[in-house]
Amino acid sequence: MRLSRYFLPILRDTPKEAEIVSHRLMLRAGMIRQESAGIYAWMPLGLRVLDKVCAIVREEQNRAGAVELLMPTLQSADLWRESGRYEDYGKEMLRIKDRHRRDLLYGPTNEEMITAIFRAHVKSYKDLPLNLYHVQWKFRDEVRPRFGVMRSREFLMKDAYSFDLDAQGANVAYQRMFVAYLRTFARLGLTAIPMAADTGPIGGENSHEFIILADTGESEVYCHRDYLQYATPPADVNFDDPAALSGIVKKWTALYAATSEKHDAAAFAALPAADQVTARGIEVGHIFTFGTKYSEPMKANVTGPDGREVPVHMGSYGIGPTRLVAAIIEAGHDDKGIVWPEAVAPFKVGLANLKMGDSASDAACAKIYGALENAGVEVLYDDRDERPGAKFATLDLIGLPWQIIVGPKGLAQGTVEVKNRRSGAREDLSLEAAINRMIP
RNA sequence: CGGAGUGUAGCGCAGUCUGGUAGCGCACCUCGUUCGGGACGAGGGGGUCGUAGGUUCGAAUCCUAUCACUCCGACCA
Repeated sequence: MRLSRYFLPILRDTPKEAEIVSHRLMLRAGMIRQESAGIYAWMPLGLRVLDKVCAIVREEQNRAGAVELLMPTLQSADLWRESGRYEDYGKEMLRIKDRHRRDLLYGPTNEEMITAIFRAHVKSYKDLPLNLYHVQWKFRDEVRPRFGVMRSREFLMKDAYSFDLDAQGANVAYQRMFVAYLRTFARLGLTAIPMAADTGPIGGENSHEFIILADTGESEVYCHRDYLQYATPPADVNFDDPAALSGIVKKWTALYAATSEKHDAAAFAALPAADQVTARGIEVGHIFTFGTKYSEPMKANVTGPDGREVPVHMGSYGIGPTRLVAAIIEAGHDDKGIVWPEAVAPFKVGLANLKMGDSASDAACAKIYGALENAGVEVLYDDRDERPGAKFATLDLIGLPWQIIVGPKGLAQGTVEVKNRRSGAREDLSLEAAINRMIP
């Protein structure tokens, strides 16, 4: 992509409302624009990151056996009256009427709808287990949205719902998602630690929040140091092997880990001092099982092997991709701007032509740009007629993992500079070597 | 929802107390000189001062209402 033809509305000053670093950087880097309280437009650069986050989330959901569908944002109030939540949900639910004065709502979550879909089509235990998910915009009319997309009213959520014949099956489904979440967050370049959570009004046996550690996180968290070194479950983990899943989950839940709400100071103090980690954390995922809470009132029954009809056992599993984008920035930035993990960077390479109009610089950039594009490497070519300092500042701000800096001085020696955004390491390479370095 | 604040050009702000032709910096456009870490000079464009009423010869400024947004607290992917 040529920057001169792109839409990258960078801000030099920080809008005054941005209080946390991810919000500031997302606004400055032209990733988002606030349209209303807690409601954001995603600009091209932000959308590229959001799409990449979603792609990784989907890959890991699919790997774990979940099946994607897409439910609408608008739901009928009648559906929610079946579960009793239309009255219970309160003011966080955005309620609207259509032209026929029928009650609708903008979905804050989808348990009711997925249960209705399930009961209409699944009648036998032979079709279980089943896990259906979608990635869809949600709306929760928060009293006080804040921190940009970290806590917005309209947000993107991946929500998966599992269906099993009994509690034991539901527990395996839970463990599948547990492992899938560990892999998902690791691939996003995050250190995520599962922490036991309240099941709250939803009830149920299992519940974990996935907390990523970031200095600017909202809440204090406490955990055993070993969690920071735990290896991510491998890509070839067998999601059909309950014993394997259970082993991973046991390992990841054996040691102390708690958010401030559930913190047990005495238990934490009992750990060797060297193993105690106190940090800031951001909740990026939440999983739980809730048994037959919805299947019973909504009559989502299946016939078991014994011929008897029983309500299915369910679980639900949420990740907020829009929040994740902000969380990734909270976990990866410096005083110059964002530092993207390569997996979600909007472009892999930023190519800066320090002297547009200089024939050697133009030709070198054209060659590098063309070669990388042909190789399928995502490159943003800064071909604006700007001074070098502005280009450096822009590239550092938007945080692409690699910068290739092309100017007359280097070209006189036959080299361009390749800089790693994260480490700051620079290397002078020939054009060919620089190109090859960027091609996997 | 309780408390506190803010709405003036794309962004950051001054002007409001004490009414008198709407300003500054950045950004933007033109020309020139520049060009390896956010250049300099000259010229230029852009604002019904959140909205609606009212007071006044005259309102960004005073009064009333209203809307929006932000921050602090209690709740949440």
